[in-house]
Amino acid sequence: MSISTPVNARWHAGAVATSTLPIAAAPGRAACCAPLTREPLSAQDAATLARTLKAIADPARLRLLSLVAAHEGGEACVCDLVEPLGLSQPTVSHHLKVLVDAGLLTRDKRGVWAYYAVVPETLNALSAVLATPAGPVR
Amino acid sequence: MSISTPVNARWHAGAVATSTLPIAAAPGRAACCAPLTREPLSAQDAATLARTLKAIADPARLRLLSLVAAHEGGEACVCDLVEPLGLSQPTVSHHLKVLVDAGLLTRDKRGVWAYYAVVPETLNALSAVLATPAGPVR
DNA sequence: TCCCTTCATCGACGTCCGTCGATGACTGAC
DNA sequence: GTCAGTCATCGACGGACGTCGATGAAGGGA
Repeated sequence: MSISTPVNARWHAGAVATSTLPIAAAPGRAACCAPLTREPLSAQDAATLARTLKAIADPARLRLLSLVAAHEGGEACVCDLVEPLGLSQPTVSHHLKVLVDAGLLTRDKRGVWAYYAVVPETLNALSAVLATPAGPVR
Repeated sequence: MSISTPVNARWHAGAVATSTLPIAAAPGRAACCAPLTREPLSAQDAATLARTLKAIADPARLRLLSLVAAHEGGEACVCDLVEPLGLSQPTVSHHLKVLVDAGLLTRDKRGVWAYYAVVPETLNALSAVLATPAGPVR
């Protein structure tokens, strides 16, 4: 282990997501709705939002997101993440899959390695839903 | 049931939280840390953040938050929430307790009724943590 | 061609979580 | 004092979730 080749072995190219696009489980938007403190959420919107929030409501996945984002080039492969997380490789792969399915990460397979990168749009959409528009009711 | 007196029986006063203050489980800050896409999260910060996020990562609790926020005066009692949610009263009470413990709601007991109101600071703190600061890596 | 490395999937296990009905504490009106 | 109403707590049940070791698919170098 600890062969951190991919960290240095990164080649020229820009990280263009090949296969998995930000689909966010429900085909379409990721965060779904209005500021949440503005008007009552429909049952369906609440379910959609909750599914995305559940994806980041986990210590391991939060650390994965921040590790990937802070990694050089804004992307990282599984082998870069297993050690700092302190979890087994299958578990890390599992969490990464959850994040990709939620549209929070993209997966780019290059050769033997799978590179993951954050999708800022999804995070920003979540952020926008949670923000309270100035004074909600006074 | 469906005696919606408290909706109309609301008296003058401003909603001053009496007992439960925004403590957010861990005494101190609610959201805990830097923008999350800025630098790797420590294991402890991740656990703290995840605990707060788990509180809102549930359809019922998301709807509770939006129902309370959108309710007249920015506050609502349990009896106002049971029917629109379609869950039993004990379940609603349970969810409200989770939200209060996470610092997302305040509880104000007035007479027989318990009034809940959102804590915008906690939501905004969460929003700030999730937001990606312009270009994360370039 | 063979072997090593990376990574995803599978099956299993234990724990946490959402939900309910029943019950009890508490308040206010008659 | 009694009764009606609001709400929190309790105990129980079923399903979802995080974690692991084992296994297999796929790429690249010698």
